[in-house]
Amino acid sequence: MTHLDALNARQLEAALHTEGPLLIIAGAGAGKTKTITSRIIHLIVEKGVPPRQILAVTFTNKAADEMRERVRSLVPAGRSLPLIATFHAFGVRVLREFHKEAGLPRAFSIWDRDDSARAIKRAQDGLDDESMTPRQILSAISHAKSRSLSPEEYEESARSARAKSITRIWRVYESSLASEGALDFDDILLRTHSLLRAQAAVREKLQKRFSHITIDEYQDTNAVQYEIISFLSGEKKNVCVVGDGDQNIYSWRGADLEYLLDFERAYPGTKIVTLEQNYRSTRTILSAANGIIEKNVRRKPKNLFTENETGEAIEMYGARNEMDEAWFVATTIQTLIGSGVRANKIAVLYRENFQSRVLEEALLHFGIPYRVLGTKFFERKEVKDVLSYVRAARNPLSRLDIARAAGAPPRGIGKVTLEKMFSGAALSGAAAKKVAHFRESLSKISSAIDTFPASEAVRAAIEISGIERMYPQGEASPSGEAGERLENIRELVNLATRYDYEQPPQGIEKLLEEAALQSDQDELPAADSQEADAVSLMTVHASKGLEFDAIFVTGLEQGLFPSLREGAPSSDAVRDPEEERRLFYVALTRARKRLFLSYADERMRYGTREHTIPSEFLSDLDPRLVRHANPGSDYGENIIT
DNA sequence: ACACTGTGAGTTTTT
DNA sequence: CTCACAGTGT
Repeated sequence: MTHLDALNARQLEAALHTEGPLLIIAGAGAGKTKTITSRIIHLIVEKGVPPRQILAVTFTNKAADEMRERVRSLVPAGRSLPLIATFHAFGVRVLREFHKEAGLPRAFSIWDRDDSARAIKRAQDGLDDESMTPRQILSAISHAKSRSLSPEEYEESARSARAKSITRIWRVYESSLASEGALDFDDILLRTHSLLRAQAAVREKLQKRFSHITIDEYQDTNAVQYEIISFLSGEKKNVCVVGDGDQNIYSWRGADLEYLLDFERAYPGTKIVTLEQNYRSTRTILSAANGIIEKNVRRKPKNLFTENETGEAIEMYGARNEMDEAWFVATTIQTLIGSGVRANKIAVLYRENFQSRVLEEALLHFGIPYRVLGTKFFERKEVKDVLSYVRAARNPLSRLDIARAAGAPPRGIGKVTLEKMFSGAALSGAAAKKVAHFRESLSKISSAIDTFPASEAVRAAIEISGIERMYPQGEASPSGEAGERLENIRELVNLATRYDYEQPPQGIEKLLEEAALQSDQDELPAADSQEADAVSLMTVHASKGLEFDAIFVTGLEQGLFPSLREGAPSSDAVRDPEEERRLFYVALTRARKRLFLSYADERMRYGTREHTIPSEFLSDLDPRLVRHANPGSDYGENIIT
């Protein structure tokens, strides 16, 4: 029973409840992941549940990776492993397996936000409406889809002129998806949902396959996901959900807290376990966090406590500008490292990605190793270019990929020729020749995919496409932008080797799936020992579920954090005014021992200096917990103008 | 067909 | 400031 030894009474109670619905309300740092992994191990080891019958669903890849790692280390050698995946990855697997029943092509493509935005723009082209950006339209559509609305239902429910034109574009967008054999992120869930609803045979098969289901971060569940779970759980209702209402920070993505609050109603006989002891943070940090979240009205009161020591005061630094702030962060980190704190136990958090830039400059200046999470490897142009060849070869319906591939590198196939190509119109002699050559390239790549291991196939795509010609190397060694792009292309081959063990087409399938669904790069590049011990920079959203000894929360200014985005009349999503506060709460509760908060009086934005006002959150902190870093002494010297 | 060049526009947060 | 894009010139 070693896997249960380390649990407290409540955690144990949760881990031992193995049959019937279970709701675990787990405060920040209360050992949520530990509890559910122990429970999974318990199911396997003590209850004799075959690992393959266990499904654990998470919302982010990071969470899935972490849970998989923990489970792997505890499952007795030789046993298979449970299926641990994000909702989207799970959906893709189901849809690939049952593509026929789902009415999808074997090798359907997945469009990321960028692909979708392009398609929206194309859809918008013929229509008059220029008042909305593709992004705005896309987010309206996405929000509607996450509520499981059809275009008709959406138009009916919104009834505005704006909704009307969105619907019109939406219909065109849907027909592009269909004709290109593609799904967007929302479709992955929607199609899984409708497959389960419409096909009893598939539904029953999956219910049988997965006897026990666990959902992590349940507070982030949206309508479609909720229904997928209830289809999967069937009669047995062996569903274990874990969540914390105070950490719901994805309502803009359609996540609805109601599903957490209503779980016991939806699943009668639910056992509820509340985990309130925090093992992560010092008393000081936890008091501050509790004080912040208590200001929210719409929440279930929770009494999160800790037996940890009081620890150090929270340090606050009011900077003159964003460079001064970055300097403060860098010098403080240097001091921390000097006093023995490992760099990889330190994280710098911010509300918006653009803030990382100055921070990077300062860290670089001090020679502090760092890594930025959220640099999306698979969204880089050169990587997408290579993959567009692979995807076009796999899915010949994909105009988007074909168009992209045709232009990288330029080969004399432009807009007009592409149109003719797609419509089957006659081509002039010269154009016909170019097109024939291009088609031949794709079919060579296609057969490489079918015969060689994944990395060989990718290498073939790179060679046949001649994509490297776009980034000519100077006399000097790989440096500058072209060199970096070539390195990324090489890195892609490297990544593909991880799937070389698969039978030929499947390795590529998996690579494409990863490319479509894996957004952060966090685990991708082989972390050599140097890189491994680095300070992490990331958005607060990206930090959810992680913990560090020392946390810096930067840019605490009105309009930035909390973000200003007043219930924009043009937006469909109803904004929850308490969400920013929850986000701040998430930021604070990442810290184990030290917490540093900072703001700048002036910040560069849109290329101009702007005066700012300290965040309202700061005045909500109990002053007894805070110590102000003296602007006159250590850091005041470092102001750059 | 495409490279170049000014213009204008825009930044949440993630699968 | 930076980036995508429309429009111009080759």
